[in-house]
Amino acid sequence: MSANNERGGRTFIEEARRAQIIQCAVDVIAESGYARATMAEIGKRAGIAKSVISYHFADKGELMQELVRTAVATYTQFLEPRLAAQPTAAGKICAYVTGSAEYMSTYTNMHLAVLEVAFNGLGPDGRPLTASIPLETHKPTLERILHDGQVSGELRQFDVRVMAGLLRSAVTHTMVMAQRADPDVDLDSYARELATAFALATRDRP
Amino acid sequence: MSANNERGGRTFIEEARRAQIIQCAVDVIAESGYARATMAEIGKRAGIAKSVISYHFADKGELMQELVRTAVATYTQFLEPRLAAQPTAAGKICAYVTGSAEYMSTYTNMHLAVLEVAFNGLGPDGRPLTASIPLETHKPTLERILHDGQVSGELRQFDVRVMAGLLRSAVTHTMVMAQRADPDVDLDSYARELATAFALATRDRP
Amino acid sequence: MSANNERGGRTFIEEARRAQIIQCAVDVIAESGYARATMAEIGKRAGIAKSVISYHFADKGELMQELVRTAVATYTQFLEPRLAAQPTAAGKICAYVTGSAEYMSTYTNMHLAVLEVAFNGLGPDGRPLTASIPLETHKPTLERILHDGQVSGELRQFDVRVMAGLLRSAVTHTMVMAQRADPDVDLDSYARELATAFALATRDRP
Amino acid sequence: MSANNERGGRTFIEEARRAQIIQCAVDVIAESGYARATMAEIGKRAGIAKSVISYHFADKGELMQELVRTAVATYTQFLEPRLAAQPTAAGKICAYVTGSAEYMSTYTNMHLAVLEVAFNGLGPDGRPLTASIPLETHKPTLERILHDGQVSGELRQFDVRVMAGLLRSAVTHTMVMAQRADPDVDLDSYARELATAFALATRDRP
DNA sequence: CATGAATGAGGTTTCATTCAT
DNA sequence: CATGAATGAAACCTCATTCAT
Repeated sequence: MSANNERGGRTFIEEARRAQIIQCAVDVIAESGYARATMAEIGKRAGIAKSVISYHFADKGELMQELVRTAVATYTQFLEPRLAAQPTAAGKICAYVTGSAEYMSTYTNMHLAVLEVAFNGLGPDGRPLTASIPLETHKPTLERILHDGQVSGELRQFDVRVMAGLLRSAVTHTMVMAQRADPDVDLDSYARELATAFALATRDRP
Repeated sequence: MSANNERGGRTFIEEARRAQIIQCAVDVIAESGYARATMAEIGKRAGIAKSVISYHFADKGELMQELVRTAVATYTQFLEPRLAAQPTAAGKICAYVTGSAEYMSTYTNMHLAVLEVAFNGLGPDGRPLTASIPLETHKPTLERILHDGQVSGELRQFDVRVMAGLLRSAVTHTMVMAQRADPDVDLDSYARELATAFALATRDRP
Repeated sequence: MSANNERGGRTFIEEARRAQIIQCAVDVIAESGYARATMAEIGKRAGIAKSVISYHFADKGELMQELVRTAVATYTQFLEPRLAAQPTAAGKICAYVTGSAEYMSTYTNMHLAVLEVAFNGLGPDGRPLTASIPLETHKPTLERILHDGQVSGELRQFDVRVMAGLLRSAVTHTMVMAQRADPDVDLDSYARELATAFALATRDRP
Repeated sequence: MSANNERGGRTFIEEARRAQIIQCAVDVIAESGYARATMAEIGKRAGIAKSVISYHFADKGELMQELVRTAVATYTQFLEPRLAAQPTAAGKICAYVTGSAEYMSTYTNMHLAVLEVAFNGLGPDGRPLTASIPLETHKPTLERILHDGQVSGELRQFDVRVMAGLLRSAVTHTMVMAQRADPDVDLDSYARELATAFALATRDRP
């Protein structure tokens, strides 16, 4: 098994099991919180013994790592074409916000789970991995978009890293909190409101 | 002891111990994360036996509750005069952002700890209390400020709850993440950038 | 495991472990008293880690409950045929006393343990479960026997509940105390003495 | 303090405190059971700090020992004149049963507490002191009464120790259990029923 | 591949006891 | 004499992990 992990060569059936386990972990975490997501609970949800998880993943850490990796990949695949379809910086910003909202509607549990893991999970060093992977993910992309918009004169001069950070937490955090406070919130219109705010905050000519 | 808790009458020396324990809990949580903040660890930090904590707090839950209560009180006392000093809505928004940044600089660990507790801690029902208390705290205040600004014509028409949520997570989340990613970040200028963005996003005449 | 508990379907090997653990608990309790019967002690006696007990029983409460259940079942199976073999009320009373003595000789520790648990154990509500299950067990049976004997004219008119209570504590308590005071007491002749006393106390014609 | 204990010379006020503490221990044990009778609980009931108990009693063991000693003394003082007033063995047996019932009605908590302590408490050697003191107390007295009755020809020939044991547990155990099962039971008539049974079981001429 | 059984470290909490004030 | 504060041992329980089958 560990050999497989190192070589990266995995059976088809094994890949399926890993995917199933990750999905169950996602659901358990999203529904009951990270603290309740014990190996036993995840195994029960998957209908398998908890030792199966240990068989397929070296560690609970590895499972969480893979969970996050999966989520990030899904998110990226979801977002990328929407960003590419927009020629202007303003369009890309809007697409980022509304696309993220759409992603969160589609993959709600996955998004909630990633947030939980990011905040509660511990890295290999034992220190919390707060927002290491997931929030860093689109940072370069966002900064690039904003920077290009400034160069082209479309966007005003602001600190690119600050604005990128604000954008990121607007979608990964603000919307999630809003949804958690009121599960019936309309993410679509919520995203449009945010998009407008960002358009005003970033455009060049006031 | 529980009698004390119920009556609310506490010795001076007891109040001091409670404060000390809370402070140590804050430091441990901020530095090592919630998961590492065991009673033993907090006790070790305070130089006392872990049972002393049980002596002064009924529960680990009560300790965390008091920690959050303390932090919220401190934050409120810090922010309120700064908001009151500003007559205009724009001024209050700016004060909210910069004041929060200043608070975070002054009480860094306390703020980090509250975030950790909010995300990782479990309520009495066993369910995570994700950001229940701390983030809800200033929600009415913010919404009131924004609403009044719209009524007076100073601010444009936007969804008050969305903008309030964005403001809130900008200070409680965006800045924290930025600081965590790069501890040397200048919160002051970071806050000014944010304040500008919000000024543009909320003012009435574009 | 809890799944097993709920479904009631248990492996053969698991049933064996449970029986072993219960037996060890019985021995520890009988020899050292309830207060000394910690999980660690029971585990040590069984040659297993204490967590194994937690694996097989949800709770210490469940362990004690199962212990009592086992003892009561054993006792009933032991006594029932002896009672059924006697046609007369006097015969049944004698069989009850002597049969119980025989049971106590055969399952000494088990009987001692049940007494300890009955007196020291706490129910789920935290209140002592003094003699709830074990002593109530044969109450209806005894009262029925005595009542039938009165109806048939074989026994005199007395308060059935008082006499049943006396009978019950004569076997569950008097004999135990006697044995505890002097471990070499001859339970057989002790029982015969008791049987005679009850025959005289209950028969119709003086 | 320990000097006082050893010398046996105690202040008046000290004696009063000890009596008060013992009484509170009795009440707590009778009402909540031995397991709930912690030093803190007893102290709370007495309105004093738990360390006061440690000041007046060397040990929790000593407290329990004194509690039992007090109860036994009270019981003896209560019973002795009633026994002495009866010239015949049958009269003494009846007086023992009914007198004990009366005692239990008068000092209910004390009696319940002694039973709890007898069954749950641990002796200095760490072994349970199950009924060592209290049940042994009147054993010689009872046996003497029965023996004398046999010698005088008033009582039939039975094993004195068995009958004494039965009498003892009839009052210390049977009645208590009856009262515990149904707090409204009439101990007086209960005792009369028992007295009749023992009269029939012990008299010489059938 | 999968499982049930077992483990041991570690967490929270309780409690009798001690001690300076 | 009495108190509040502190202690440390010990109890129960949880959980990630390992292993023989």
